[in-house]
Amino acid sequence: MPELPEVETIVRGLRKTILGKRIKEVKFLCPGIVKQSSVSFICQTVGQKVKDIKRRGKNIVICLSQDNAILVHLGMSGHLLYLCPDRKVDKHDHIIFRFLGDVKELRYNDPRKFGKMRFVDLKTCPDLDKLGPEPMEISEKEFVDLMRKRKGRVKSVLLNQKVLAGIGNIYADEVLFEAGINPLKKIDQINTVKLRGLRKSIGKILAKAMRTGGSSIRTYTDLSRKMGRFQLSHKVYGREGKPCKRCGVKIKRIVINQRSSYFCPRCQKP
DNA sequence: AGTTCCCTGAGG
DNA sequence: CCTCAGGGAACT
Repeated sequence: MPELPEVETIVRGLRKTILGKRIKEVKFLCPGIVKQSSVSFICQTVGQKVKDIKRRGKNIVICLSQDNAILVHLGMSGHLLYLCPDRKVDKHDHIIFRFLGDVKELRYNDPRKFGKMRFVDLKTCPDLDKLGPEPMEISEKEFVDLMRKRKGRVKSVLLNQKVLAGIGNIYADEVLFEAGINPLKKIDQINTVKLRGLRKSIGKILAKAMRTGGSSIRTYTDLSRKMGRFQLSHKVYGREGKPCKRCGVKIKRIVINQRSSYFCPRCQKP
């Protein structure tokens, strides 16, 4: 479900709601989202104060002390909701956090259970260390050098979290349209000028998506169930058969890595 | 670098 | 009934 802009929106929401609060209670309604044992997770988190909340790729990092944090990855269908405890518990509410002196609580809801949560030591955290650089922070030279080390289709490269962290299926398609690059194009067939343009497109699309609260296609909402608005600006994603907003030609859908890919056959020639 | 599978719900 | 869905780990 959530890519970089959606996760960033959630992180900003968490800063406004739980930053500085002390964890009073953690309830597990469904084990399995947390990979370690429920008991040890509770021992390590209850009583700790939320010192900071950050994002790394598509991960939410809830920092509890200098070196410890709760890592949350929302998978395809994970949500965090900040609501009153009297709200009826949903079938897919799996974990509930309560904070000292807080009238509301934080719930992790995830129908497909692809999401993961874990208590980690930030000094040696493979989940974060294996990720590539943040796409909004990489310099032009670093970006071109990074792409030059890769082969295969440009879309597969953009989706690979070890190369760049945070881009998923929606934003890969929107970025490639913005850059005028066909998703099937081999990365080593793209010249340097075009690669610089690709980096610029990544920055532009992700920045606008963050400004507008991310994309709500089916289920994504922020902490208070508010929808994003970037889906209104999608040029290609989910628009098979509809006219290209730039040239009018019908948007095509193909499958790459078992995922739908949308592009304009005229604006993004092979 | 490219498949297979994890899991549940929505929509045709 | 079938196919599809903002992800990614573990295989080949």
